[in-house]
Amino acid sequence: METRTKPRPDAPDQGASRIERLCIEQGLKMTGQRRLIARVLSEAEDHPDVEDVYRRALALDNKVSIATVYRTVRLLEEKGILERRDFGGGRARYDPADRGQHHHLIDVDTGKVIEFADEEFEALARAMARRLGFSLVGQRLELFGRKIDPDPTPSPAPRRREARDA
Amino acid sequence: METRTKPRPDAPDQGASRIERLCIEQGLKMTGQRRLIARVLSEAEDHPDVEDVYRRALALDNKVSIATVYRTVRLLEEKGILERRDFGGGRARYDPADRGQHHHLIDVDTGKVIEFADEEFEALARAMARRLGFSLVGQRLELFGRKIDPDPTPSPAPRRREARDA
DNA sequence: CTAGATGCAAAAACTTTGCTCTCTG
DNA sequence: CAGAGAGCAAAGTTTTTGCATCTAG
Repeated sequence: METRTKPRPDAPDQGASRIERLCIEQGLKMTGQRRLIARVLSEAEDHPDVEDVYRRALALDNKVSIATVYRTVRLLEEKGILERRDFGGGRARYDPADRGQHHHLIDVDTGKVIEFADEEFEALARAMARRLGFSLVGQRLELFGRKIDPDPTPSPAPRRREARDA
Repeated sequence: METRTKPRPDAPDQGASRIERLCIEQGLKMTGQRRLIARVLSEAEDHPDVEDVYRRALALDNKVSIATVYRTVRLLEEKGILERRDFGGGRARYDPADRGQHHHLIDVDTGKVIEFADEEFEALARAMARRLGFSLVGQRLELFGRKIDPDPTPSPAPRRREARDA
């Protein structure tokens, strides 16, 4: 198992962003707003919710409405460019699908999310599905853990509503 | 791996339901409404959302408000009696925790949810967490699959919002 | 040019809460 | 009997939508 190498951020705003290229491949009409949202998503190294995407987009260029962000992430999800996640907290989070198959370990004390991949798990998942009579078309694995602590510090009070991203 | 043996439904409405007993163990004040909700949850073999619980409770006894259902499932979740799940669809689903550790395979064509357990996976999950420097305190595994079909029938149109429980 | 995109504000969907009255322990 | 719980309706959040107006291809 190796922790994932994150895709290096795109070269500073020249040319199409990583996600924009995927949109074009899918034959999507590229408006200014879509390009903007694509760029925000390409540069994100966390798992932003719609609000996050909206705020970051506005920070780059004040020309997008929240409704468009909702419509766009939904479209990108349908095209397989984004994956919707739910780490609790009531909002959907989004994760670019081109980062490759990976899973999440959520630190229950801090809410931090760590991504990782594991070939042994991939194989096991396929095997489990097959044993139930299915072929695997997708999967979702989240581990919740507590740091094995070399330096025991009083842990902060637990949140009521699960993880908040790093 | 064995598909889980579901807990047999409680003997027809005599005495405390399975979930009610857990509530009592936790020292919860047992009102008529809580008993009713506990019974609905004890008898459920699927993963009802709040609406489902509410409707089923009303069907048994017309004496509960939706607000109480929300408050109760939240309470039971905090007490560790229920687990909140999200299979997509925008609503939280609930799963009695006393069924033991298990996972879900969602049939992407029908939305049916199959539960299963797998010891090999449990071990692997612990190992993955340890390798990242964490001790495992919880986990969530969902597989999405398509039936390996001995009789190819045109599949129904896919839903927009993921799984609907069986 | 025209199908599809956007903005805005209204509405829908889901969940929580304030307050008063009720009931369990 | 006191403190916790229930009901109801109002308010909060998050997400979707109708419609008039733009715009990429």
